Amino acid sequence: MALSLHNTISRKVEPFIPFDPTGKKVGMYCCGPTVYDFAHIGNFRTFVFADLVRRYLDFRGYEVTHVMNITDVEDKIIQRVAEQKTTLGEYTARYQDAFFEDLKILNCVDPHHIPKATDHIPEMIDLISKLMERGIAYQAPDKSIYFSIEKYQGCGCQYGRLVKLNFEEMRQGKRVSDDEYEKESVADFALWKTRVNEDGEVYWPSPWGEGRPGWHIECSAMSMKILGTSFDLHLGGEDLAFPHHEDEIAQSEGANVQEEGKPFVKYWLHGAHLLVEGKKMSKSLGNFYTLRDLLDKGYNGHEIRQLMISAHYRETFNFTLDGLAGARTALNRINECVTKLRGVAANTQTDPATEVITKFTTALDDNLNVSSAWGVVFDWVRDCNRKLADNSMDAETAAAELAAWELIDTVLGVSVDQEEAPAELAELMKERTQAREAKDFSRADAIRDELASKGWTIEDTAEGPRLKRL
RNA sequence: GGCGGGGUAGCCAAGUGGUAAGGCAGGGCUCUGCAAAAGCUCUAUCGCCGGUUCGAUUCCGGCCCUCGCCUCCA
Repeated sequence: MALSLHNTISRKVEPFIPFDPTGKKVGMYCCGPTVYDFAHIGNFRTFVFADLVRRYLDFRGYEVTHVMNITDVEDKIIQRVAEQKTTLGEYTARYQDAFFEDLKILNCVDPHHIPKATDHIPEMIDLISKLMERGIAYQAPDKSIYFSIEKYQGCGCQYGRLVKLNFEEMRQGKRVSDDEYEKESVADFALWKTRVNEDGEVYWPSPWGEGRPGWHIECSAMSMKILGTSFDLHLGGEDLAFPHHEDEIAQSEGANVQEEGKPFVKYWLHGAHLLVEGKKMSKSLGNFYTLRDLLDKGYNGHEIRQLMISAHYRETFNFTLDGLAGARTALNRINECVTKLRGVAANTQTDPATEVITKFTTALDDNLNVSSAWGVVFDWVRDCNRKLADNSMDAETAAAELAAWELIDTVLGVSVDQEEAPAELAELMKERTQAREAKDFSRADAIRDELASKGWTIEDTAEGPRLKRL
């Protein structure tokens, strides 16, 4: 068995075979955030999905180079910088910092490279120059540089591979007549936007005059700089397939920098969007959540992460607060089981149990069938609990199962170590034990209440009482 | 209109040509001073109509509903 992934470009699930002849090295690029505001949980679904891919590739033994960009120059940002009379760097830093804090809370592994658009203006100019040289890009009367779809197609390239488009229909659209673009053709997109008054101090020099990059060019320039002109995986939200990714392909392949016969990107993966309580997130519906909103409701990052990766990435996922409560319970169940396994395993060290790992791997190899993988995990939890309940779990087995879980959790990233209770609470617990031995149950219950008020509870187990976070 | 996802128990969600994983919620039981945890157990004619087949939720055709994209968008 080997890993298969759905490739948007072929619309099929294909065996994953990296460019690297040894099949080890994998280049992966994920379109990161545009830092014009706080990211919402819908954005994070995509980033958690990318993190799952990254972690699974690591788990499968690939040597992954994971790149996630930061788009820190773009229309909305420029507009807000002007409104708030701040600088670009100051404005974007705030949202960028918040974004990485949130990623950490969601237990996402850091990408190896996090390039920023504003740090790669020369690379973009270089790429645009190549397109100009080939005659695929042109300067419009307004001085902006546009990508010519027609010229691109004239070079034998195909435009519209990720999404089937009907240009005839599009031409008849209302939007066309309303637009004041100076482009030669509506489908053309901006590579370099010439400086206008509203841009304020946000501009860079270029061979075509002062201005700033168009929206798509940064991803082409940065991904190829770091991963090479052809790389294995490119991911993003489904809405990015068109026009963003389509245009990335056009720019990158239009520059003709790839080796003969090699595409810009081999596998395109797109994550579906999130609905909240069955509806598209919107502020007026009151179902618009940032990660902070959910943390304020008392949920933690692991719970939110679990819910986000409980369903397949290619399907629209309905995010609900009920679901989040369910994720908490489900996760607690796993953590309970793991804690018990730790207790039985004590310090025994051994290799991971193979059965659960094999099943888990089989599930995820099939285009990241994470629902099925969770099924494997919960079946495993029940099996372990059964053995723990009837005392047929010896230290060796427990250690093996534990090691297996730890390996699985390098992919899922949801496990939390049980919190150690403060000493004074442990004292209270001892007092309760004494009260119970003296059959002073009212005192015992009073201590239980006192602990509960501090957020802890006592569980009487076969090995004696233990303190647990409520 | 074009293109692409979906419709499986109260909710979320896998899956298969031979009557359907898992999670949450709910009911019953065991265990427990109480509780928790855990275990056992109960809860689905798989959107509708045809067709193919010994047999379809799974394949084919049609229909209905729903969501997304069609140059702001994860």
